[in-house]
Amino acid sequence: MARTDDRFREAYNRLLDHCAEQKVGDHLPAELALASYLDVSRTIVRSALERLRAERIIDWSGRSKTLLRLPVEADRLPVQTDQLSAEELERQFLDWVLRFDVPPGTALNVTDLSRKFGVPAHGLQEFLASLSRFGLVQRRLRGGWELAGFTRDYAVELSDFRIMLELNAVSQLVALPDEHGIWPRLHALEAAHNELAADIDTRFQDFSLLDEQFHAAIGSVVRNRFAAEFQKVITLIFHYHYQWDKKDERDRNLAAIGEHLKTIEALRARDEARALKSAREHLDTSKQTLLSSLRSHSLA
Amino acid sequence: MARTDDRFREAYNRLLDHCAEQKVGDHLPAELALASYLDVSRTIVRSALERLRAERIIDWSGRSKTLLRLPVEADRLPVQTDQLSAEELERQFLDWVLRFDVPPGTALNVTDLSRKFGVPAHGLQEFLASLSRFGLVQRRLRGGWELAGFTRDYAVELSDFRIMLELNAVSQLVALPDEHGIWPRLHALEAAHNELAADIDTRFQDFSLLDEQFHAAIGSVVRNRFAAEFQKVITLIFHYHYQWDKKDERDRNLAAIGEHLKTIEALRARDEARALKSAREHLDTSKQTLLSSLRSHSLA
DNA sequence: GGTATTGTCGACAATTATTAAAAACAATTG
DNA sequence: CAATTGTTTTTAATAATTGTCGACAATACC
Repeated sequence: MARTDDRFREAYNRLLDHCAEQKVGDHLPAELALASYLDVSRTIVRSALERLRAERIIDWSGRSKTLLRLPVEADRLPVQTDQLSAEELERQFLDWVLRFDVPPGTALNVTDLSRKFGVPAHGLQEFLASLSRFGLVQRRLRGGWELAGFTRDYAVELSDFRIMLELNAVSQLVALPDEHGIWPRLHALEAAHNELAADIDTRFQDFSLLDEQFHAAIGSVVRNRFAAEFQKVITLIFHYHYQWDKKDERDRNLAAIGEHLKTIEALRARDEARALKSAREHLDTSKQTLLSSLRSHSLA
Repeated sequence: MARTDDRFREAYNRLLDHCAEQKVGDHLPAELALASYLDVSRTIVRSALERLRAERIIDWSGRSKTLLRLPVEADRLPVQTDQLSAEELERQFLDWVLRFDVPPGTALNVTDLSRKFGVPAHGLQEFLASLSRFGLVQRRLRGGWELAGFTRDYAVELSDFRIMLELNAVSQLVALPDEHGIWPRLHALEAAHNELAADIDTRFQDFSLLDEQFHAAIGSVVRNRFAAEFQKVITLIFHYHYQWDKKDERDRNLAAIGEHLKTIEALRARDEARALKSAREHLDTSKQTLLSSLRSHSLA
């Protein structure tokens, strides 16, 4: 079979459901009406009717479609639709790359990966092509793909880009009006940071999540599809590396909390210069953490 | 045939060339040696040898490969390799979209486009997938692609992103040492701008190219793959729209030259604040031009 | 016997072919 | 003549095929 007939199967089953609500001898609506009801093309409706006739559930000739018997459970067609969405695939792929420390230059096997992630090879190809815009993967000279990141250069450039994006967000944030939803959100974040700081010895590992929320909040004020697209990838990468580098984790996180709080304070005071300075310091620290995390994984 | 055998054909021809330099009765090197010489796998070498034998150019049995006759021109296999590169495809695609004013929401026909651009449908699919990261195209609900940009929103966000990228570049530029190659480049640009300004009445249409060079020069100081990737697309889009909007073209260009010159002057004076201010003014103008160009094409 | 070379096979990716689905158009019925 | 059905064309998703590569086993030569 060339392409899956899931669409047909689902429509057929729903058509059975419709039949089940009728009485024997009743007539079914016109093809076009059924098509619109099932949200499907007439071609599928006709295939389904054909099948209903073959199963002797209806009598069909010309415009008359008469119900001969009520459908039973056994009439239903099996249908499996546990397909991964594009978003889910992206998360899983990065998860795989980062968690298993796939080294730069590794050849990516489309057939193998499509099995691993349970998506058609086609979809994976497409996904890799889209990732190539981020320089994460690239085509090999004679066909196939290879993992390009995360080299040291990549990490540096990614961090720099992140810094630029986020400082831009900070600048926009301080100019927002009092009614904007960001202010209560920052207030809540401030409280959460203070709570975590008080419990730092036992809960220092919760910081990773808080860090994500903090940066997401700042990024959220920028309504820009390009920035948003990048932020998704950046967030994932930093998130993983943060969790890796276990050295001095408690102290690092405590220091980062302090930097966050300073930034939040400056933001709430609408002090752009101070907010930028504070944010830049934090982002620079973050960049260094990413780099040292790479060194310790000897990927650099 | 499933995939092209261009690789075989080219190798075969080069093998003929090699044979032409030998004498009848000479022996050819081992398969592996030939493979390395032709930069090709042994499989191809063996296919080529097979063909040489079929053409009675060599006698081949086991390890002995004896030249029976010198090859002639007619022995060569025809090979066509006028394939579009990925870069070329990108340029052509954007060219098509922008030049023919393809409206947002248009369904993109992969079969049709692959014919139009002379690339295998596969390659086009991949290209569209990569463009989807820029939000220029998106998948349709039930398969296929559609053109998403250039709506007004898209243009606004693209412009904003461009402004961010370029102001960042300006900040980095003023911090560069005297020995950096950017300074003579700026000097040359300044001269070119002055020349054009003097001749504005006759040469005002040359400004589009100069504008491109100006922004490319500023962008070139940022060594960042992400920024570079975006700049490519941004440059193309702005370039086209600039050429479209014919209203007040001379005056607009003259004004832009003035803005460029002010920016160059500030840059060369290492005055970051002034350079940023001047650059921002110019970029804002540019944004407005793009928007009004959209309006006049009634795509907004 | 050891090394260079060749024969064979499996894996993968690029391309073609096939199929499901949609949409357009023509024919027909009430 | 308007609603409905029959037919054909077009398109995208998937399967199948083929070219290419690399690895390993077998063989020939020293």
